[in-house]
Amino acid sequence: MAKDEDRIEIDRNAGFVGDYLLYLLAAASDAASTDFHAHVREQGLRVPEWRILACLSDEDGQMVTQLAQLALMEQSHLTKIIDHMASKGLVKRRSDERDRRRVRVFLTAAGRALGARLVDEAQAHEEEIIARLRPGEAALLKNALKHVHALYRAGSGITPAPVREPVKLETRPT
Amino acid sequence: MAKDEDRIEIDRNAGFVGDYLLYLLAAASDAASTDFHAHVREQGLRVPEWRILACLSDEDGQMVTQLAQLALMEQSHLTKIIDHMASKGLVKRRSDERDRRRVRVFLTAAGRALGARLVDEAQAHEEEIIARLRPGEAALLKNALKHVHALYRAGSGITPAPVREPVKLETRPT
DNA sequence: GGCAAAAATATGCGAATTCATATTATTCAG
DNA sequence: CTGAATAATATGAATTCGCATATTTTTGCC
Repeated sequence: MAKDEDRIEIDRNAGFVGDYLLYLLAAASDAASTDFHAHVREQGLRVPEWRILACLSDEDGQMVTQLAQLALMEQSHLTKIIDHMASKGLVKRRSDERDRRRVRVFLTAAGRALGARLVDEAQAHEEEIIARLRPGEAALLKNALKHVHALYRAGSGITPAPVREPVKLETRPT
Repeated sequence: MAKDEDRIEIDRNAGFVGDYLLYLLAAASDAASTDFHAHVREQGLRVPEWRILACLSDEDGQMVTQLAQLALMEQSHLTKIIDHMASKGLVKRRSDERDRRRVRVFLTAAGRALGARLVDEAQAHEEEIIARLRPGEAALLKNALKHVHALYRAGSGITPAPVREPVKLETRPT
């Protein structure tokens, strides 16, 4: 398979990417989630559906927009996911009494049961991860992640690094 | 806008999700990246294209599969992104001399220039984030992220929490 | 050397996701 | 109380993405 000169050792600490915070966040998130996401799919759920189950298990009857922000997805996408989950009998919609523009999403009995089960499994899985870290490392990590998350919520008015002239590079229109 | 009873304060530390490691990773990654990703798109690049530019800036001439893994995306998807970047004159393909199954991707002059610029800007942006954290917090965070990433690379043979019977919930076929 | 198996990339198609906008309901100014 | 402005959700088209598989090249065994 791999011949000698192929072992181009990719030293992740050498270049820019391997020590770039945004890369490390994305890569760690991706790597740590892969296993459990596979498990979720084996249960017949898509990952976004699992996220919604989890959020509703925490607090039932949330609004669509609220849920979308919490579950890190777009509103219009969530609408479609709710359609799908409703057709599977996991959730049902009920429009808010006070403000009928709003749609509140509630777990069905089946949704609540599945959600509770998966939350349990997620916690067990989390324990396994934490067990592999150094003592106290998980707590530090979670704190720092909460800190970053809190700093960069929507609408902090923070702008990225100074922007020079946008560049037109398209050979053909995208 | 928001009436009184609407301020359903979502206490993220109350339920499961707000302290779940995989959620915190995804949420922090998402939140921290939003600004810079917007900047990237203003430059006429898609986020995956930026990731490839960054990876190639670190090490030019990487293989497609290598790059895909590094940039956290699927091989077939990367192939299409490379098509697009090539049509914009940012990269070019060259098949490996020793093994002509392999395609090595190289930056063009324009690609190298744009990559260098964006890497600079990314580093400046990273500094801004780090400046908002407590002293030393970023180093701890990066270390922990590297640790998690290292533990959960593809093929560690780790299985998620014990799996009970898969559940069929579809009302209609997906 | 020739052939089966494996590796690296590309391709086609279907599913997932986003974007712009329509629809419905509420608020608020006058 | 009427209409303009805003808010919440839904809808449809377009894009992006992922899975299965085809294609090309290399490897290894006989």
